[in-house]
Amino acid sequence: MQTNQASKIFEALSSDVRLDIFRLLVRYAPGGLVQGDIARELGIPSTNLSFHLKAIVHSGLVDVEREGRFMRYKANIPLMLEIVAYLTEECCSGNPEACQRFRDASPARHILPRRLD
Amino acid sequence: MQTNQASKIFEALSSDVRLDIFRLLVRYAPGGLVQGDIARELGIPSTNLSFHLKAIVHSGLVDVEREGRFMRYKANIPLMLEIVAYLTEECCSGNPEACQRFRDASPARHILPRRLD
DNA sequence: GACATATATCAACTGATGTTGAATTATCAA
DNA sequence: TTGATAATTCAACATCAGTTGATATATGTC
Repeated sequence: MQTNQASKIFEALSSDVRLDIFRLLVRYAPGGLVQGDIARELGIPSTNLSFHLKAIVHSGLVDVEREGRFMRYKANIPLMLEIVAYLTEECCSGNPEACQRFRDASPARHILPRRLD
Repeated sequence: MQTNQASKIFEALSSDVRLDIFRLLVRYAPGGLVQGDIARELGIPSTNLSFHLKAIVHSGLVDVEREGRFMRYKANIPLMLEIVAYLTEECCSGNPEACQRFRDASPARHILPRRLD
């Protein structure tokens, strides 16, 4: 992963609308959702939804495919995992005890990386 | 974590410059770095660095404290962990096998969440 | 082919972001 | 208190992002 790709991915997650969309698709992975489902679920007008979906797809975080007259969107889970790894890379370099303490103290403990590194 | 706070955090990571800064500070956690160190390490002019540091601090992802005439910046690792949890929450809801497969297939396997939830 | 539905594109506007150089403030050291 | 260094603020500019309504395209159904 390169800084430039990573920052584009974070940019895709930097609007409320797109973050809601992405998290919805994460929940519905691996099957994905059709655009109309997303619109209904989140109450976003179709014009605006098209705009934001295009942005997320462009970042690579979401994939699309046509399905008749519907467009099906699926979260790119492998890329999501990669970017988590990229962000946490070499955390507390040379001080694994400090790093372990951070994880132990987190309320999200149970879903955190085994190591951050 | 609320969508709005989360999207602001991702916005803080959505520029190359800020992402480089943050990852540098993650590496140097928990001690942090002084602004001049960051400037030297990344080659960013001081005016611009001030601008971006202010933005990251405002997001909560980084903390500052004065240290004589220096400003020391430290990555907020607990918040970083929280946002990773937020992003991956309820991944593949109702299909834990699919989720496990994603993790097993990832080249970043060793640093990924135990479960994505 | 004609119609209905799903989605995309376009134009327009508003407001925010990133960068730079010059000037300013704050702190330490002599 | 003077000078040196660290960091911030300011003004100016260029660029880009988000939203909306109107219009266009694509696909399935009759």
